[in-house]
Amino acid sequence: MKKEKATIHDIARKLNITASTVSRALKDHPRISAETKKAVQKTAQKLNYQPNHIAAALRNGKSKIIGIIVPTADRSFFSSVVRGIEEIANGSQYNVMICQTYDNYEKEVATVEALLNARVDGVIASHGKETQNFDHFLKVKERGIPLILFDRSNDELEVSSVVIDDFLGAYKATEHLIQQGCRRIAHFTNTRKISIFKERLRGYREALLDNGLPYDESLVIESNLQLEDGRNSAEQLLKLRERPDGIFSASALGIVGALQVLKENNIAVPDQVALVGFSNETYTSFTDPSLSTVEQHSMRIGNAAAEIFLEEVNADQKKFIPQKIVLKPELIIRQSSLRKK
Amino acid sequence: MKKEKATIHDIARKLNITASTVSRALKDHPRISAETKKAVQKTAQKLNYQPNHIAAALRNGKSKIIGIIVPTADRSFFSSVVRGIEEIANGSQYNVMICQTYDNYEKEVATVEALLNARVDGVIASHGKETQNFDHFLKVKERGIPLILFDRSNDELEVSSVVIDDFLGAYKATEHLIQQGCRRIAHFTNTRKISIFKERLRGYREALLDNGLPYDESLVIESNLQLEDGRNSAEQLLKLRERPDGIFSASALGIVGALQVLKENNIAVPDQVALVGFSNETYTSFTDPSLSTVEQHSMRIGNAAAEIFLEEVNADQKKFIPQKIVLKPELIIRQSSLRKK
DNA sequence: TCGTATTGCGCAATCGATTGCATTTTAGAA
DNA sequence: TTCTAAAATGCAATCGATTGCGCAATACGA
Repeated sequence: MKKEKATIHDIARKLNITASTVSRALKDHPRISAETKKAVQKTAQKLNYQPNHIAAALRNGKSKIIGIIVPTADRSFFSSVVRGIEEIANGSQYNVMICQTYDNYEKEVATVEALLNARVDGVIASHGKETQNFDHFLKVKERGIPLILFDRSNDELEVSSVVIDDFLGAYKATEHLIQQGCRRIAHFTNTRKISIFKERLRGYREALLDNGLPYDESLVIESNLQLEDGRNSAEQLLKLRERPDGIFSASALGIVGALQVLKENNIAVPDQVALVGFSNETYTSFTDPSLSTVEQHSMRIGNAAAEIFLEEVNADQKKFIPQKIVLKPELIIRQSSLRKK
Repeated sequence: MKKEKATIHDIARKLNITASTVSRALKDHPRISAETKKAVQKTAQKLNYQPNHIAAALRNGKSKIIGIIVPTADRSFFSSVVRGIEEIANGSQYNVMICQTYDNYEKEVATVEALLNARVDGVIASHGKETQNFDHFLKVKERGIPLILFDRSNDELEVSSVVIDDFLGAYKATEHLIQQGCRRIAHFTNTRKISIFKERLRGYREALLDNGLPYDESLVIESNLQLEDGRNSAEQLLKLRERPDGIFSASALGIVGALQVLKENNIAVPDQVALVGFSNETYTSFTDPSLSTVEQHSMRIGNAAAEIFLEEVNADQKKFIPQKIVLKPELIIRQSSLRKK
């Protein structure tokens, strides 16, 4: 019931000093005597004083909050990135505000607006699949606060970003399939307007060509890469006269769908068809056979993004040079692609 | 580069009126003439005015932000709850601030502190496994803002909560195993200090007794219920002279671990050992065989929690009566427990 | 035409913390 | 003991939006 909130003024009154002094004492200002500081701290405790960040934020123009925008937190990849951001941010007294857009463009725009109105000190985001127009992100830049994109980035926007080398990840995955003896490798991709998928497709293609295999458009299936899409794509592949002997999916769910369909059709994985997905989601190791996949080191992506934020928020008005950090992905080989020699 | 933020004062100056009028006009105050309102809105647009929520929050003592505390967002259960909360909250102009504690007590305490300092208007939380002491949550109550607990709740704290009927979920799961012919059913549980696990254990036990089966302590294995724990527990069960013919796990990961071990030992699931888990995580349907589990209707939990928040935040100082909403869980029967008759 | 409502808007304080610029106090130097 | 520099603290404005109260202008009824 006692909801009296103590302010620095209450502390000041108690000690017959002014709020200015209290404020400085609490921040360990050099011009305040040691005893005053002690006295202030003591009464602050006694009164159960809790700083009002809102007031400080208003005065300083800094909320000490980083806004994070992700399509959904319900995925190992994104939640690890968030965790990576938190690790760094918390060390610098920053808190994060996580917002999910559910891959909905309107929600994304509204979220940016909300974060801006909440006066976050910066935004770290991965945009949704629908996002074609980036004006809402431009607003962040216009506000003069750092904007860092990760995973799905956009080069038109001149902002820093942290991505993985999707090309390399796809290249490794495809090359691995080839090494396992696959000669007809299919690829599940999403719209080529999103750079990560474009890059993965490119990596797939290059790997094929570099290994003397043809690039066959009929083996590249475009979809939304969800579970059902993966199933449909797999079924489509089964109807081909010449069936593929390997599939590399640009998503994790997509390859799960494919695995299901293959098993339902009594097609041996990996012996008849070997599978590799993308993104090391929890469930990829729970299937039978477990799924080979490309690990994106999501925690590190988060770390890097937060570090860039800290740099930019401090450098502030300096000549701002957007940087792009590209992390190397790693191929995790599990049963779905490992053929016994 | 243009980071001039327009305020209501800028609008006022432009129109030769005062900020008061602008403020009222923007809020559609009845005492402001229609033309003034139009003029204000027009110039607000022209100046690209964005309300400063921080200033309003300071003045009103309301931030329009709900703090959400979850152990981790990286689980279907929690992220669905969050989504459920957002659904309701956004409809009432509230934003959410999601914080993860990673089941770490210190982090949880710090998080509550941070949310309080950020002046959230309420907190919706599910505490971590380590949490024994609830003083940090008491602080929320003392601040006079709504606190709603979900899933893992605590009865000592006199706050509203939204939970599922864990007893019933466990009872149904166990009964189902019995109906499938299981006569020796093991149970994976966590520390009995956490009510959800206590209740699930109770449901398991009652179902056994109600069906004339003995309750055997040696079949109840306590662990942290993660993947490895499930594996260890299963191995422990295999060493018994009389092996169980069914396992009901109080977690989703635990049963995955058990499934892995059983398969590695060539024990047929569900025919030799039938399995049921708890919580409808994505991966439970990806295993082979797919796992039966207890669906918690997490989205609805979130809805309910947010609704309670709205009620309480509006009722405010009224006689506050904590309410407890108990939702019915649902048993999802998949291959891991469905024996062909 | 006068008096009372009603409408429309301005004044100024407020929310709590911060900070540049005094002002006062203390310490040390001359 | 007096003067000055340094140390410690106070004053007051500020951040931007909100709101109770008050005042002026217009409307309306008698």
